[in-house]
Amino acid sequence: MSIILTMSELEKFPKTRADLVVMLRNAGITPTHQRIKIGEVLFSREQHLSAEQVLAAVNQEDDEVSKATVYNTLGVFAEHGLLREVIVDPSKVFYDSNVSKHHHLFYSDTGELEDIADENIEVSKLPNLPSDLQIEEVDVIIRVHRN
Amino acid sequence: MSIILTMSELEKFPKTRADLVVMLRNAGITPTHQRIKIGEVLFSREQHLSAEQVLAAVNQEDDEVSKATVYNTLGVFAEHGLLREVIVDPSKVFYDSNVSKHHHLFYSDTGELEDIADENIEVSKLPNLPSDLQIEEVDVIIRVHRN
DNA sequence: ACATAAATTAGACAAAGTCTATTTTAGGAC
DNA sequence: GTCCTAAAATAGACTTTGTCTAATTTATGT
Ligand SMILES: [Mn+2]
Ligand SMILES: [Mn+2]
Ligand SMILES: [Zn+2]
Ligand SMILES: [Zn+2]
Repeated sequence: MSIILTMSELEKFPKTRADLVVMLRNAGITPTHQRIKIGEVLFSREQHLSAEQVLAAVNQEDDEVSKATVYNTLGVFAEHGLLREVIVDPSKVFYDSNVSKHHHLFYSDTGELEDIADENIEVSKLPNLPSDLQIEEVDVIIRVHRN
Repeated sequence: MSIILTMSELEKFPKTRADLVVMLRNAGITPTHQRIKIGEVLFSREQHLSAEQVLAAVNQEDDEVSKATVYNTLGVFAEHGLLREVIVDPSKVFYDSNVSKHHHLFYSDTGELEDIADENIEVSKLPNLPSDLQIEEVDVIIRVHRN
């Protein structure tokens, strides 16, 4: 319940396992048991999870997915545009299930990460870049601490 | 020789060892042999170095500074405003000897990092943040790859 | 020169992530 | 359903980056 992000919750996250399978197939990803399990964790809502958190969540009941597979799968999901990697914490990568354009607020004291809706940030000037450069992303990160 | 940064090279980096000692004292840092050696490497010019690079540079001739001291010293320098930590690469922190306001261009394919002068980026709108939040930094990172 | 707090050190340790060799599975052909 | 094969998953060794601890050394005020 961020003060900053007032984004419509009309997302297109999969509602059923079948939806998720379709989502993976549409992205060109073979839907294995492990990938489905990981997808169920990640695509349940907009969130920022580390690989360790995904590993823990996925193996909560009993061991279902190995560490290597979690890392591989997060990489595959990111390559295919289902996840966004967020680099803000020096000690770990966050995987963001919100792949629409938005920015981030990072609490450096606690390590919390929040979304900032795209319309709440405007970058009105960018440098002229050599034409052989492709922009992948323009990240704005507001680093804050409480009081 | 960045295409983007056309910053006046009229910097205030220390020119002599004595200058550097003054610089450290002014920052409230006891100037030890190790800190001076590390400072000579870092404050020779505007650059982005990882801890490993600093460690290697400082021990090029013979072993002078331990790994623990390099990490400690980079932390101390950053705390006292002589260095800026730049988090853009998921595998390591960059220490930036340019502490004036500026932004970054990151080549995700090669891991290179370049400065973008402040006047070449304008963030014209920021979200309203709760008043108990202190902004430490607003980072703009343009992630690019070649062709 | 002495005292002492601050700084440095070696090396053990930890956390995050990668890699390899082997096994298992998805899914197309029949 | 069975067979086949490329793709995926796995255990666990390994690597990299960074932290911690307990012992030693140094900076600096008196
Ligand atoms: Mn790290
Ligand atoms: Mn890392
Ligand atoms: Zn996000
Ligand atoms: Zn910089």
